[in-house]
Amino acid sequence: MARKPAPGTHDRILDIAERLFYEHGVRAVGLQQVIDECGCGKNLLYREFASKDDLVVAYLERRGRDWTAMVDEATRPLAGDPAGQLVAIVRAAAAQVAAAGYRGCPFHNTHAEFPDAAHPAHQVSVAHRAEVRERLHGLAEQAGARDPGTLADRILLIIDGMYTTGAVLGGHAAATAAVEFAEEVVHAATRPPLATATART
Amino acid sequence: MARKPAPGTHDRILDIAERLFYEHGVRAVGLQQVIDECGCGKNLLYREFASKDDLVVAYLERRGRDWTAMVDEATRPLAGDPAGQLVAIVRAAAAQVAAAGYRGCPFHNTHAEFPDAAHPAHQVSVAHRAEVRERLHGLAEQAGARDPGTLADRILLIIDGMYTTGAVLGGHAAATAAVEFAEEVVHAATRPPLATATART
DNA sequence: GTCTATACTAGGATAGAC
DNA sequence: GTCTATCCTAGTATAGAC
Repeated sequence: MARKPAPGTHDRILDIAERLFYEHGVRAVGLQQVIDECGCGKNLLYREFASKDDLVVAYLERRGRDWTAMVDEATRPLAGDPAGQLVAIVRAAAAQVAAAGYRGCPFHNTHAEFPDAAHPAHQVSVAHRAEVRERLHGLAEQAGARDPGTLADRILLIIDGMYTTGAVLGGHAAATAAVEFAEEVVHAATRPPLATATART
Repeated sequence: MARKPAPGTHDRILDIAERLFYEHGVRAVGLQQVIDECGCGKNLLYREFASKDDLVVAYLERRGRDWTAMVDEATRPLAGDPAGQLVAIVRAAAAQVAAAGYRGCPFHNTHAEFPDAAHPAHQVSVAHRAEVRERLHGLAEQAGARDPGTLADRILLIIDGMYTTGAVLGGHAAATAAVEFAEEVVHAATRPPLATATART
């Protein structure tokens, strides 16, 4: 929009906002706090982000891009193995949960803070979750699951459950339990029913 | 605590606060809004609840009692069938998720709104989840699961995932998927390994 | 011109006094 | 119940440094 006066300003504000929003919750953080930590003037923040809502949306969108990049990286070595990719996604998510300072899924946290469906942050959260489900569904189809929709739903259930349980009761146990669970579920859903071996590969 | 000035006052305030907190989020609701909808005076509210935090804690504690009562009712007809009770708990939770106006687990929502571990509402949320896990663990043991801890973790994962997915993407589909999932998981974890049938009743 | 910093408005919050 | 005190919020406008 505006010609960049200082190149790193936008990102620096976003870095600080992301950390504060994630750590303390969006509503708990005032823009003054962002400005104080950033050391920039109020004027500059409002030039880069027209309102707090804009800043929150930018925070979530960047988190969404990070998620996509993480999944791309986790699944790239497993091209041609969609079942393995499903497990790899859960494993990548589990690594987030087990990391220090984990505080839950930013999309779900923000969704909880803005229940009003008309709020832009709410809409970004919903869109992200739909995108995740879409991706899982595609992989489940490629993996030849008997019921791709059910497999995708179950993986999503495991991921969401892990994010939640990890946030509240601590990350490490929930993460390892979820990965093992996902391995079994993917295996059960993609191997041939029992006797009638409809072999793939 | 205080001698009841009017017997229904405490509950009436709590009823309204519960509805507003759950519908709009705790931070989004001001005490003035509670007072307006209640029709009571401000001093009355402050006599019943010394602070907003107290009111939030009371809201969560009542939700916790409601949850326990719901689980008691769902499991009572299945005395002596702990495996069935585990599924019944998921089924009861699924009924909540599928109900109109569902907006996620109040404990998880509040946990997301108050990340500070020192906040009383945060602590109530954590305690409730620990209690749920404890209960599931006890049932998994009674059911003779090969690994009760894993079974309890998985059921908790399914419930938490259902609560989350149901809140964001809509309740009905997530609820039915979760119940089927739980049935299979409980069955797989409690039936004899394969050939060595260590029969229980 | 670009930035920081401050003053200001208008409103809503908790809390308490009366 | 009303009224007040104190504080914090988003957002805008202005003052002044470099």
